[in-house]
Amino acid sequence: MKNEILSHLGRVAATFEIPANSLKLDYPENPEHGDFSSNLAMAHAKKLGMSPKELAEKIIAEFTKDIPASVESVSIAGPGFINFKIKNKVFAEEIISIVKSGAEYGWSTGESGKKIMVEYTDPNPFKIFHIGHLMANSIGESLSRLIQAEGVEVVRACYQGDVGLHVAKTIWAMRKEKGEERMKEITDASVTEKVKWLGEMYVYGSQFDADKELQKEIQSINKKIFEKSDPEINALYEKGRAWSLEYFDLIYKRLGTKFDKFFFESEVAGRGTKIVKEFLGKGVFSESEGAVVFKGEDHGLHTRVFITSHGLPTYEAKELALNTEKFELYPDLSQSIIVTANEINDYFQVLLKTLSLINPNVAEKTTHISHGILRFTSGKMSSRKGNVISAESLLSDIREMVQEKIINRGFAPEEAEEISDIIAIGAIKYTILRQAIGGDVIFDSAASVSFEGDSGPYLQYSTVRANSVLEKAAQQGIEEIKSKKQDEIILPEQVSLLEKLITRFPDILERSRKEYAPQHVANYLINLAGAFNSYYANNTIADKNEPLAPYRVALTRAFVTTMTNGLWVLGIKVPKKM
RNA sequence: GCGCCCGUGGUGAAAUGGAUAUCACAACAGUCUUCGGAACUGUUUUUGCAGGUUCGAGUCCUGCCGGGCGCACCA
Repeated sequence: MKNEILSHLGRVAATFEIPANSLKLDYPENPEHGDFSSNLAMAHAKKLGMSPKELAEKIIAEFTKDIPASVESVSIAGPGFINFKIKNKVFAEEIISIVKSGAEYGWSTGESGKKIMVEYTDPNPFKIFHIGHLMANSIGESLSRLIQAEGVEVVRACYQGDVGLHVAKTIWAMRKEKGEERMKEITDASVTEKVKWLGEMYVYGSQFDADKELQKEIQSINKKIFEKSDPEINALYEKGRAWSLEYFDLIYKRLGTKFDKFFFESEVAGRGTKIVKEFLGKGVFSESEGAVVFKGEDHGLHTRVFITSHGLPTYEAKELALNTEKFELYPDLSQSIIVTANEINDYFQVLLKTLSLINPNVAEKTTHISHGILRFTSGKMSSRKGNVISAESLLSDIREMVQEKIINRGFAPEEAEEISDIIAIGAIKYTILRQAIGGDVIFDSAASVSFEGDSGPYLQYSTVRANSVLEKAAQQGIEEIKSKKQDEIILPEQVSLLEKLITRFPDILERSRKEYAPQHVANYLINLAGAFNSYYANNTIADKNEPLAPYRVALTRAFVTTMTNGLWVLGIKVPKKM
């Protein structure tokens, strides 16, 4: 219906010499203003030498000469808005067709054939998988799904720092914390324990930055790791790396991410060094105090080191190779998106600048999206201020709270486990995705436990309840509308906000995708759930004596489909019961 | 010091240059022996300051105030 109005309005606009491609329809916030509104009269009045109202009246006169079938009325309001009201019947029919089209509702094929890579999460072996990684994962996964919803093939990539100073520090500490005995113990422990120990070793090895002698030692270990020249170090390295990767796999599975491609720093380090050296000769880089640097000041940026005075490549150099390789491995990528924390924004600008000088094609297709950090206001997480909080500890804290909440619901222990995991992850992901990417997220554990209103569990609950209503309807033998012919279905005279919101879903997805903004979906789902709960409170759905029951059941079905698909975009599952 | 980002009810957030700034929490007042109350219906309280651009500014521009991040061998 939106497109129908838009194209008709386009023809009308053309008679006033207004280009049709500048037109758009908005959803008015106040429902009294109709179902769609256009600001074109206000935007073009001046050029045409008319007042906005005058132009609006002329447009409406022209528009109503041959009014589209779905439009009930067109009116002028406020400073010159043109408001369109759609016939109730059109919304009701749309609901029926959503139910008939089934589970794909909202998905588009508009961009099919394209391929886009999204790199996100990027944890480092030997270091803790912390809540920052959790945040990057939630955001990257949601962006990936938004892109998939437009028919694009997504290559999910994860880039893991398996070499570099942090590894050297950890290995130095592993040898100090001597070893053999401890290694033996830890080898028999669970992978979670192993990784925890690695994390502790990293922290231990990181506290001596001021000690020049020790730093030399660590640098030499760093060099040996790169060269693979010391068997003892190699053995420790291989073990630690394998433990970390095994652990990360567990977390990805739990969070619902399946990566298609893992990149490792160790694989791109050599190539990165080569690239920098090559372009040092070509004047992109210069030498300074024994290091190879890029003088960013010439481009309004700052100077960064690409190869250290020890001859080792920094993150910057490795990234040059990484981004080049992405397009070699997947030559048909139309875009490469990288999700990272915003603390490296300035750094990334330097990187993209150098990339544009080295490989403009790749640079042009590379998009950097950054997010803020998770902060805690209250509850027990705040007492750990100053320490890095692991994703696992946050997850298990929230899960515990959920479990307390559902303890009296009579679930079998295994069932309770599964349900509380789904809810806990839903609560966390929703908190991250409900606001614009880029800003810090204030995680209020108390609020997330209350599970009211603006929360993931509220969305899950609304869906579960609607599902349960559908079950009840089936028991009563209320016929599912799918099999019915169009003219056998009794439609309501009036439709509610629920119908109107459901039909907006594809539009919301499109906007979210365009703006890389999952929060539009999150916000929309909250409104949608509210509309359903309100409808539910005012209408009996599963009542076999009610002539409208088949329609109401269909509406509930459409709600569940929209909700489930919307939550999927956020990476949130819907439990069967909760 | 320089650069980038951000200041929206008591709290946490939303808003494509559009209409009376939206939502949730909190507070207060109600509904209801329900199709699963983790619900529904109300009330109260907001765009840091000063200019500017625009028919129209939370949104764009300038200055100020306040906060975060980054500025050479970590990632």
